[in-house]
Amino acid sequence: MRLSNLFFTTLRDDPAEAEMPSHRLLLRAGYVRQLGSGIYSLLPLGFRVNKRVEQIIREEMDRIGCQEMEMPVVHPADVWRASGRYDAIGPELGRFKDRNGRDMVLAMTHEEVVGLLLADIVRSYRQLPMMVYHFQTKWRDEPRARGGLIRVREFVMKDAYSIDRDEAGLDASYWAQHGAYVRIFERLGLDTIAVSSDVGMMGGSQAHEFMVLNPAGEDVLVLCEACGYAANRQIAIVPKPDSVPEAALPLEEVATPGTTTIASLAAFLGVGADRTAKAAFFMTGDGRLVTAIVRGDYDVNETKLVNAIQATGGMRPATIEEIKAAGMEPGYGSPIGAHDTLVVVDDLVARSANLVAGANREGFHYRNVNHGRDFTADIVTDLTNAQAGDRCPNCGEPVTLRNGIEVGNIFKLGTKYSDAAGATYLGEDGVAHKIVMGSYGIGVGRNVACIVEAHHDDKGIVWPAEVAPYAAHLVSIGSARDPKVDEAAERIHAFSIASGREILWERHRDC
RNA sequence: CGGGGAGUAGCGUAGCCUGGUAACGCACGUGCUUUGGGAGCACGAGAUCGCGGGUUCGAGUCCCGCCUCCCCGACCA
Repeated sequence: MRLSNLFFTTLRDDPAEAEMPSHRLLLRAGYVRQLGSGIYSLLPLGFRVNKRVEQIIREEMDRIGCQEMEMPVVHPADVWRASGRYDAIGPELGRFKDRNGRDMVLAMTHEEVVGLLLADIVRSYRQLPMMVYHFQTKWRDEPRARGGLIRVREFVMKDAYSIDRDEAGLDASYWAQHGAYVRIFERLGLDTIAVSSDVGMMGGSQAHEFMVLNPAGEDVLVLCEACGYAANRQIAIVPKPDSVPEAALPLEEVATPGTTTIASLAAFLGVGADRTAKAAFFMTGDGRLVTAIVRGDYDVNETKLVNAIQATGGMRPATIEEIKAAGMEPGYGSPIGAHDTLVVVDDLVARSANLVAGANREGFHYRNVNHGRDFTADIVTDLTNAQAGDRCPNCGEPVTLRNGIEVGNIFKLGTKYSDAAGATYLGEDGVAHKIVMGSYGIGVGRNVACIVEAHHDDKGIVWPAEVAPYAAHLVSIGSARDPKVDEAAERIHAFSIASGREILWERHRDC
């Protein structure tokens, strides 16, 4: 390719909207251009890198016997209704009507379609196991796009699906994908950590996320250097301190003006935050007000909360009006005297005596609040976020917290989608069995961005050779004085094309 | 959706407070010169100042409404 013909331009200055190195550099070097929030065009350079990343993924998928195919971007809504996700997923699912008024969906992923294909194609245990994958554009109307290519609304994803007879087969497929992922990220030049993760909207029994450590990462990872324990904080369960046994003291109301935060409350009363109970309020998509109680020195882990209450349609912070309607006072709130709310209490609070909690009256708290006596929980469970220095659940050493970007994930789905599609196979025993599925995703563009994050210096991007858009940058100078320069450059250029690994030729004609 | 910030030429910005029909750097075009390390000089093209409305003789500047984008949070495979 001649540089003079390349469809791109470079920018001398950093675009004002770009903050992360990958965003800045991909814009400045002419790899991508933004069309809207979270929507990008890949210019030829960016597209070439994308294709090389795809090719690496393709080779490793093919290596484990995963078969490439392609599924549609637009699905009839009924397909998603059948699995329950049409209603379970909030506004991030793109919905529209076709010309005949039929509800349609812009696919976020393809479990439903695979399920339907299985119902059509799989008859006998003799066909299993199988794995399929495709590269396809996904639309996810994220609440907020950010970080250039890191979190976008439209993106190409490699999603693979394993199709097995049973759990044992799924386990084998799962670890085959795991191995492929390790090879893929190694070839991409990405240092990844596989962490145990929440199954989220996918449903299922086990999942890992492949994470790249990055300060701008949206996930918090709980890591143990001593034993290698690694989990997403969303699901990490770490031991909490033992509560000191003490006799319950009489409930006592105390004036605490202007103490709407735990820090100010603890300072005002001269007690540690660990002697307080914190209330957080949420409204579920199915209209339930949830009051979550954790000790004051911990934060509510919303993933654990959502899972504990089995919220459908998501969960959002409750409004002040909603909290008051249940008889509670924001800033001074507690379940004491509350009504019409689901109370979920962290296990540490449940076994801690004589805490300070809100009196549901502005400017007042209670001392000596005790679970079971002063309020009751609908659910008691682990509700807190792991904190730096907490003990590793595996070996007891202190854990560290790091931010990470999810570059890939693997899920054991189970039978949810095959059930929804009515997909079964006949076993050796001659009776119908459920098909067991797994799903495995890698965001191509996000990986490109992460490669830049990991491979750049103060002068620009330094691509790992395997993903570089061109094998080399040839600069020919002096052709005005000696035509042999052009001849030699032409020859090298032509050879690069013939060899299948093209170079970028920059011809300085004026010297 | 909550908090913060920003929309002026392709990119980065100034001008806005103290209304008088747009400026600077880079990039771009032409010419000349130069050239063993991302050239210099000269000339030049390029902007309905995010959109709509209002105030005013006059609005990039003041007022109202809206849209878009970025950052933090919420949220998120």
